[in-house]
Amino acid sequence: MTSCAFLDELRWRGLLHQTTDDAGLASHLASGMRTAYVGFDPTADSLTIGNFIPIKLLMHFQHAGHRPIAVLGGGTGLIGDPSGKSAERQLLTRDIVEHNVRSQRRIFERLLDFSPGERAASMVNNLDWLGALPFIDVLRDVGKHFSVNAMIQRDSVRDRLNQREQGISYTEFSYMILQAYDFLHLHQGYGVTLQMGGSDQWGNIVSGCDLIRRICRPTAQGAEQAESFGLTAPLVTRSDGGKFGKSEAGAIWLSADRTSPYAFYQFWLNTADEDVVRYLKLFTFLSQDEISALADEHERNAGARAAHRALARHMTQLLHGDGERMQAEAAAQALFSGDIAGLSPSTLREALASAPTSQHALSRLSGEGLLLLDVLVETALCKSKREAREFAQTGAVLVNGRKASAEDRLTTTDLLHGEFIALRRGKKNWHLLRFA
RNA sequence: GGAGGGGUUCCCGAGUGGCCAAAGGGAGCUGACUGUAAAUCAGCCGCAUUCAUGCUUCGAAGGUUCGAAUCCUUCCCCCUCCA
Repeated sequence: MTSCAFLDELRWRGLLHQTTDDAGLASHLASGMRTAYVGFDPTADSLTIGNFIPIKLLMHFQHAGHRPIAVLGGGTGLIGDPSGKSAERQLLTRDIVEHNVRSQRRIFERLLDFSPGERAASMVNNLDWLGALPFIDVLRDVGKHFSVNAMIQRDSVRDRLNQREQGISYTEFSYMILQAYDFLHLHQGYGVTLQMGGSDQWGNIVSGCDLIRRICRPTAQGAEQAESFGLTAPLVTRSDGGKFGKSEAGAIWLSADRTSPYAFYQFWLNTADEDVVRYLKLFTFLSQDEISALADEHERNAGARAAHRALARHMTQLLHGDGERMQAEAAAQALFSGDIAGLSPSTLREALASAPTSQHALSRLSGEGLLLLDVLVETALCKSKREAREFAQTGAVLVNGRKASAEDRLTTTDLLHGEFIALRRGKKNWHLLRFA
């Protein structure tokens, strides 16, 4: 069997779920520069870390010397992919889809290499070709190649047909035809021979390969013309069975306006011990040697969490860059060391940059000052005075890193740098009070 | 259409006139331990509060009673069996 750097890399990282033809794909990739694509659904104006795996497939593909294309589903996004959805989805308006496509572009721009050259990455929007497709032509030229009998066997469709209450609309039922058509179009127009995606895309990917095989019959020029392959990455799992990619605050996004670099860093840092090595392989670009060194260290001294730190550092760096990564690390260090009072004004500000902040008149602290309980309610750290009292009594309330009691008052002597008071309720809820 | 069982606080699930804001478990929250983890242990877990208490809950609406999640009436919904 032909060895193939790209597939070998995916394999040891655990990123390879299945391909349409292992041996064929290996020799296909080994014999020249190839072009592959992954499609992305513009269901939101950002992408989540669940989407990072398919993006990473493109990145590895490019690193291996091939040409990646990110397909933004400006057209398919108007229809909605039923894969993995238990209910019919609300159609998004054209404006929203267009906006989402535009926002998602920025994520790819920082992860793929678009600088001019043979292997330059590119981004295309499938609305450009799907949008103008004549219905009659589609039915005649494409639809004839799809057997409804086969289509209703697809998991995504069958699950919905079995549920009488939900069902599936003709709109969503047609989705797979559009995605198959995408592959065909890219095959013919861009020389794309490989479609990649998450394992939930297997059915859609295979449909595309089938369509290409049927329409691009081998000609005198050779059989290669109709070659097309599919490759999927596994669904990322968590050792405790929970759903990957969620924090208590919700989904983890790839853009800073949705998930702050600090929260992003924290998400990775809080990875379960059992998952951390696997995630290093799946998500980072660290080498096999680097990862096994980290795995050893983790084995020897789990408490140091070297592997967790490396994972968080690497991922934050990758998505948000140097500066944000350093701030996230500094903030983590500061917030969890407990010694808030010893921080410089700028570090304090950075550490609590992602925490809620409120402005107050300095005069409120003079004399008797403020009752801590009232401030806790005012800052929404506690829902009511009763709850505030409860938290204070269990030692869950900290003022500038020191435990406070229910009777405490805040006065000018509590000010840090003559300006700040840092409140903490529980392990991770902060609020920065600013007095002027 | 007939017979029966059931709807309880986020979920599961006890409770059949006062001792019920309602057992137990799960989830969640907080604390201790630790590594910002897991496991474990402890506390909280309807809402408010000056911790005494007040207010709102047991499918819905009425009623009986000093007093109801518990009894009665009507209505809504779910499940099982028979036709």
